[in-house]
Amino acid sequence: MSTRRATISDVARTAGVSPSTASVVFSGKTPVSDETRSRVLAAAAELGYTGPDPRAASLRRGRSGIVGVVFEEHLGRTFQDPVKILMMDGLTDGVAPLGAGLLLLRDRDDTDGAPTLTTAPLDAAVLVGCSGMLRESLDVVRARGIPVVVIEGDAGEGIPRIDLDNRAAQSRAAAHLRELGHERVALVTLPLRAGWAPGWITGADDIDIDVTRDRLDGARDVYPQAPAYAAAASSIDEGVAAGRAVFAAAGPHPTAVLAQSDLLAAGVIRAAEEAGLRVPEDVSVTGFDGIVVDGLAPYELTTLVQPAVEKGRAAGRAVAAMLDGGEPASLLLTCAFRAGNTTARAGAAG
Amino acid sequence: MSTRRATISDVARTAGVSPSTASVVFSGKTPVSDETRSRVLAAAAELGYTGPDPRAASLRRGRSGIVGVVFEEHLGRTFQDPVKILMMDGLTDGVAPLGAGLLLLRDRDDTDGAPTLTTAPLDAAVLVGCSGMLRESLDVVRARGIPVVVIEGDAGEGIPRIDLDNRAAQSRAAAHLRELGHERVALVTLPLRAGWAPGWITGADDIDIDVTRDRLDGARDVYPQAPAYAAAASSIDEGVAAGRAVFAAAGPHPTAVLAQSDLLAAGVIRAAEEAGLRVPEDVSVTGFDGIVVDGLAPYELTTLVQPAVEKGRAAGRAVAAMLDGGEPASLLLTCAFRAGNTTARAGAAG
DNA sequence: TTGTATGCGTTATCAC
DNA sequence: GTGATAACGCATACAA
Repeated sequence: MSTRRATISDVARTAGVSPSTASVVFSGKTPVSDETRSRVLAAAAELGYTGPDPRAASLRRGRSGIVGVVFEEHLGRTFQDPVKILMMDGLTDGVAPLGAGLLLLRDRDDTDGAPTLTTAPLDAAVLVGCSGMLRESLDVVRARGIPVVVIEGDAGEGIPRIDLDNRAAQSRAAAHLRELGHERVALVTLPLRAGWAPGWITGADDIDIDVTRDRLDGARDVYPQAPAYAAAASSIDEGVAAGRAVFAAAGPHPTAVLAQSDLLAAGVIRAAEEAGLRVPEDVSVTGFDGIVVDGLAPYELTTLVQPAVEKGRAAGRAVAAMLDGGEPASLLLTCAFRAGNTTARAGAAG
Repeated sequence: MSTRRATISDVARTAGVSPSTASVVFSGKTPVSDETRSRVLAAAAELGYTGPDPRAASLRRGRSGIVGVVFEEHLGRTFQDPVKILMMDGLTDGVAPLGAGLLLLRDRDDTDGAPTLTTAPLDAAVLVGCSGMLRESLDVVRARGIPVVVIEGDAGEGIPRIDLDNRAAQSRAAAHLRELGHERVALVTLPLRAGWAPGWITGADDIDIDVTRDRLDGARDVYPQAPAYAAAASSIDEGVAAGRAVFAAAGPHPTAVLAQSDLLAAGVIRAAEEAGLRVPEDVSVTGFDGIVVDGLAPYELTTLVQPAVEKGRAAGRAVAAMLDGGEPASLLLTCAFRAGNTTARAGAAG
């Protein structure tokens, strides 16, 4: 009916108070007498006023309560990664103290009208990884004084990062295998770059993806000569494919396989069983991430547990700090080694 | 250094034009002479002005470009559901034409500062499922004139819904089994309610979750007497647990199991193998959803393929229509039966 | 405790 | 093609 939505001024007028008083009733920032409050509330009810318009409030306050999360990939792919999901969980918690929520943003601008880093009313932005395409928008955002944090990526000078000790962690798993006496070890890695077709890594391959490179380096710190097969993605199916390649390779089968993710490790275990090898008696397998792999029971992976949730929380805290005018502080999180039942002494087979 | 961020008025002044002209240069809504444009752009560059402030723009336009997506559960759980992920993908596409992005919102208000349906600057809201807790916020949102759409839930009168023909679809799968000659059939269902502990369903159980009830009804349309075991969640591990219960039950084992999700079906298949039964020779298994189950190869589930992405797209379209002043229109999407290699004629065992 | 005044930064509308 | 004007709806500093 009404030609126009009621505003706080309307409410104030109806209640016979000033707009600022009415405002205060809703924000609670200043004491108000009970009588005034109830008059205002009554007026609000009468007019169908449901509280301050968030758009106007955000202009006035200079805060929208929205933190953008930018992913490199398609959303569907992103959320197929259990680690990213955990990270999002942590991020949700991490920005809650700010009174903020997460706005999903895609890196690629292609979709016509889709909101971007530059057009959305963001208080801050969190980049997950950081591909090249982003750089220009990033400059705009920073120029505007919006805090930016990068999780596992490099967004350039002055942008705080949340990183993982991938190399050291993977190296620890490798050392564990060496202590168990393993010498013939194979590696199963994540993709070397976007669009990677699975296959053995040769010395000549460039590795575009940091995580892959760092974890590979960590394994090579202990086993410099270990052959490495790079999967097309982090999934059980790809792990099976990689495992088949590994166990089908010429010569005696490896006694241990270091996989760069738990999902890949799960696939490698399947492939081992398929090849008639028992885990861990005939072949030890390690993963990376420390997630719960659905359907893997009764195996419990020996793996590196990464603080996935904490990555998100840390990013949230970093953002909060910057919003408070604090200094950007990068953070290196560490993974914890966890022994499961998928590794055993070399030659342990009965 | 500057005490204050440059505004479009500053740019206009520096360029020697009016604010409205400068505005038009950035919005492109009105033709501007090349000379004026470049003067404005130069001024902007000089002042470090990076474009209109989205907060102010959204106040003026009355649109924020943000659509809230409200989940009943914790984010982590939500995104463990492959169907929801696909739906989110579709929703992202669906709202893109609006120039909108998705803001993740949780149903439960508990977290102190977290933004809510009522405090976030939303153009529209999409509810995924709809628990009771939501109702009050919902009234506020609707009172404000913000379009709301519900995906697979009932949010009350006048709120358009996007639904699935769960009962009919499940009934089709059951009919398929009947055609194959199966008589001893067991059902494995989704939880009956939040916090459900797995177990056999007795006649006395109330079923709070619509999907569970509808799919159960569909199965019972064909097999009224089939025993049903309700799992605690939709996962392979829970499917294994359910399958064990089913195959351990007294009497001859069922020759077919209808599971209410693909993940559960995958678990049931594992449990069958564990029990020494071959799929599909000794026991047929059907799923529901039509997702790709990682690690299930070489099995291809006989299942009902639900239009998960389309659910999201449809919701996006509905929102767009309402924003254009159109009428809310509910939609019933249908699932497609897909035969895989996990069902066979009863008694087909060699 | 309440009211007054002002501005947050933009853009729609209309006249020129 | 350009400019003047007027909101958009609110929250804060400050005065009363």
